[in-house]
Amino acid sequence: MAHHVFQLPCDGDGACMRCKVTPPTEETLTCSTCATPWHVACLASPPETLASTLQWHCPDCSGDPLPSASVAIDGSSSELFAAIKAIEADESLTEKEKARKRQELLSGRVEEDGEKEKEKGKEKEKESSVLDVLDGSINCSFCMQLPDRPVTIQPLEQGVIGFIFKAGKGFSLLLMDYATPCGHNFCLKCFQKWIGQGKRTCAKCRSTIPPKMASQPRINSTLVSVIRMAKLSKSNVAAGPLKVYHFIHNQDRPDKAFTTERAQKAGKANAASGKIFVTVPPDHFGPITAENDPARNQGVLVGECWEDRLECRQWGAHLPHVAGIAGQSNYGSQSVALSGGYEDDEDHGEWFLYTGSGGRDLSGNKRTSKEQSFDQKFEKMNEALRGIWSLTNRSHKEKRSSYAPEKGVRYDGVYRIEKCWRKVGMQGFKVCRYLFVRCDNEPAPWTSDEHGDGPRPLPAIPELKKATDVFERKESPSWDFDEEDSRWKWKKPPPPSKKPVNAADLEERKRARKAIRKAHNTSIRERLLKEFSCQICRQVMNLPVTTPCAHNFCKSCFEGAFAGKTAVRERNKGGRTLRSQKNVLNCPSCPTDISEFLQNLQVNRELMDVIESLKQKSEENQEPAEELSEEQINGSVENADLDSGDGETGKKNENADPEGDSQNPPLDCETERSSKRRKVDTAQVTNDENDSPSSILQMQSSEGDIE
DNA sequence: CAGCAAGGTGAT
DNA sequence: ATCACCTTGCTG
Repeated sequence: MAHHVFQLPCDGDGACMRCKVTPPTEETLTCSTCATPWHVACLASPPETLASTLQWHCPDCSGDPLPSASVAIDGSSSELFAAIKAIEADESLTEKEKARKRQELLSGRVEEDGEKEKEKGKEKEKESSVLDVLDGSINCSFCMQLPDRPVTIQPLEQGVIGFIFKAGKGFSLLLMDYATPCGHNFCLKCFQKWIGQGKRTCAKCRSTIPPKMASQPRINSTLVSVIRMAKLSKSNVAAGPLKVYHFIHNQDRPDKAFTTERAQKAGKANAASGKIFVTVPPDHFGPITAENDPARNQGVLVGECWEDRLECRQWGAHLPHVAGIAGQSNYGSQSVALSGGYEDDEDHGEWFLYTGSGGRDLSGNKRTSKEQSFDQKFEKMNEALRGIWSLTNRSHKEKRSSYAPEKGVRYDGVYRIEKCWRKVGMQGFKVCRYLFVRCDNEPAPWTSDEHGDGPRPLPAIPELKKATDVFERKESPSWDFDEEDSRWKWKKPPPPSKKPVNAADLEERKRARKAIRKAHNTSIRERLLKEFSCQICRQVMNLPVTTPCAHNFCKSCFEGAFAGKTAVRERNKGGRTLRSQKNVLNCPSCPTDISEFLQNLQVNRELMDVIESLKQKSEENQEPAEELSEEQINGSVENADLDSGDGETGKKNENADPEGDSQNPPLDCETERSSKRRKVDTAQVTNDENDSPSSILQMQSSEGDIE
């Protein structure tokens, strides 16, 4: 702890901020959380094993000292440096090859030598041109890497300036400072570090950082998606299709949504909630899969957004439309919502500290009280959360967090509760506390990673020292990482539902399940290009524009979608308000209001470059189309038919066996099939990757986990 | 069936 | 930004 103060990373120029020298690449380690480079020689406790360099977390991210488990001293850090020196000394290697080997070593991907690898190296050089397009132009100004959880110092929108000028002259001078278009990018961590040192100017160009950005940086989802796309295209392995999360607009809301008279007058707050579109029971644990989604046949995907809690409810991600915790005290909790309502909360994205409910006097139908007036106890929902089924879907609408969506509610994936305890909260009363750690097979909406979570060490929680009533999971978790498959899955069946899906739903499900058997014999190249398809015309984007909510369209399609609409509506005729209102123009794919973005439409240069470079590559390099074999196609269809008997597509039945009575085989069969499929399947079938538990698992009896 | 609950709205 | 005034669904 004491030496924490003296631990510093390398600065923007690559110089160690502690010893001031600029270490060669091989003497630096890059944090796998914040992507900041650190000078190994200046680390108080460098990783000791090759394996631990794979998932190395810097002192800032891991909480220093490192968890004891990873600090087994066996002298292999010297082994690591010996290996690096050997690479340096190898005269048969070019500088580029050396760099690659060093990187492989540090990232843990050590490959065999030989011709094969040389070939690979050549390929990689070609592919890297795609990422090179991005390199430099959007790198973090501190660590010089592609930014992790990118934040961008953005120029003020013109509309905003206008508004404030109107509001008062006093602001105009202030605005001149902030209005400098800077646009430089940083990793969230790097940026926070900079701010933490009291800096308020851009590290690169010295523009003033707007105070709002300094205190509350928001992740730039546009960049997140550009980087992830570039990585996917670079890896040249279809790591699954780019997900298109199609927002179901309100016109699709069933009549039931606005039933009462007042609801029609005054809006949703007073409406009955609409139809639930998914066929999961209210006490369903775990992700919602394609088979529970007859309407869209894709399940609830990580990153999916809804306008509000009522709509989120309709997709089954979080059923209570006000409460933050869904669950039953004697059973467990299915989901939580983050919204910044409790000031003790702490959000770190992949893990967060959650506060229980209660402790407030809400009598008299108050909804505004944030005052705590008594202690929270492990009862009701707090007890539910403490329950044995510490697996939780996280929907997210947090005001204070950098990880929150710009607007609306977002599904962020599966989290596991690792510990809970009580402590005295900021308001002086006891609160229940929960440590949630992400464990989803899909990358979080804020990372540009191609892959989901791996198992990670628990973060250090200083407040645990003062905690009381600490509870930890005693048995092995039901939802856990399978090393063989490299993915999360149910190791033990989830709890059975008490409320089964009714028969009508089953019928509906069958009707809705029209086979989506499409020919899968598109070339990698074509599939990659499909990653970059416009969400309106479904063709490869021409002049791509990326909305602030990270959806992509051709410029012309996008403009076409708003043809004839203006940003200002004259007056609300039938409504009660007489104010002239701003016309809300929603993104075609989600509820975000993009009217300001529309007024200053910019082509996404980075994305366009990536597309161009891909197109060029595919022309140059007439690679033969890699096709699915008949066997593979037939195999999956056959299995589907066997499983459900209704001509199901393969994907929905990876681990499903809804009508069957076999107990375990679905899980075991699933892995081979899906991993094979993942390599060859791509964009056309957009709703892949439903690796989650199926209904059969819920129907199985589950003893053992219940206390 | 009472009593919560991390909501939503237009008005100030 | 904050407020008052509502709503609904769910748990116990």
